Amino acid sequence: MNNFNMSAEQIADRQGVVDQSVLEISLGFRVRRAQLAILQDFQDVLGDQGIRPADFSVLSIIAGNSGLRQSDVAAILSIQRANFVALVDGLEEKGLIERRKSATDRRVYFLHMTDAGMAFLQSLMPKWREHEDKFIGRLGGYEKRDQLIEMLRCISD
Amino acid sequence: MNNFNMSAEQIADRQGVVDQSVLEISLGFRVRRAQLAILQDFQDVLGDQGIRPADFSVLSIIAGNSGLRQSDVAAILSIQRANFVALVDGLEEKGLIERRKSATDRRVYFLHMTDAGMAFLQSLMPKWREHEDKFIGRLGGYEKRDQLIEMLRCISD
DNA sequence: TATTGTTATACTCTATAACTATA
DNA sequence: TATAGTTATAGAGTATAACAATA
Repeated sequence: MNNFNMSAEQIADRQGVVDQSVLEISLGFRVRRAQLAILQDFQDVLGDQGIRPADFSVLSIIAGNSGLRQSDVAAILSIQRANFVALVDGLEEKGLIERRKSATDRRVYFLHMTDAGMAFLQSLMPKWREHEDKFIGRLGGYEKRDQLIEMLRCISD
Repeated sequence: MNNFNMSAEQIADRQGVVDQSVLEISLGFRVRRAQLAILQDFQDVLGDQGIRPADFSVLSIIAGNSGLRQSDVAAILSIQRANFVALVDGLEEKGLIERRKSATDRRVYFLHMTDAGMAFLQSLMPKWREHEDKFIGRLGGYEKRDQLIEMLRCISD
């Protein structure tokens, strides 16, 4: 490769000339980039299981808290009720969770894991940990991870 | 409010019973939440300027690097060429940037800021800094911001 | 009147294939 | 044959309004 075949970006990168100074110190930009990198890896590692990040988060919440109301799970995950319906539909059609009518308030559905759902979530965990560990490794260990989580919590709270 | 009116979530929150243990230490989940919080604030603070985060990032790159090729700017920002066309169209229609044909390779467009675009970007900066400063404040200062940026870079590199 | 779950809808962001004009 | 820009399209994710059933 010679200079004639190099794009402006390549020349600039080699010479350190591309000025990204504003973006490089932008929390919005860097958080977005990190989010995209993690999303990409999630899809690479867990995509063939037919599961998306939102699905995983719903299963995690229900597995740890059997019988929450549908709208409460949505609220915990900051998903709008309207958008949560199709998500719950999908997990229910796969037999991973089930809706149970409330006996005292007939508007309400309680969400429960099925045995199959619990087994499926368990089967996902090794891959999921591998996925998370990849980034913990890049950070330099669990202590760094905890520091990062704490900072991210400051941002979203 | 009494217990009878409280949702399962509210009861659980008050009693500290909602188990989010897996998600709370999930980098994917916490980064996503932070990204959504920052995006929301960007829209609140800068949305009435008719500018989205991607627009701002493009203007920042071109302002600091006049004459990069269209496809290079897309690559720098990890935006697919195909999706970048409409973005550039929008900024050009607003008169903020302009495409200039390469004299030596007629397939290529170089991207340049217009005077109006430069003035517009300048006018955005106070609001943008206010937006970023909000989160720097939550983190506890610029040093914390730098620590966070460094960690986020580990994740996306 | 207010709330839960739901439908419909729209808008953004992202991903892929294929076209055109150039090289 | 390969590349830059483009078009078309499809899939996610997100946001709002409005409805039926129920409180």
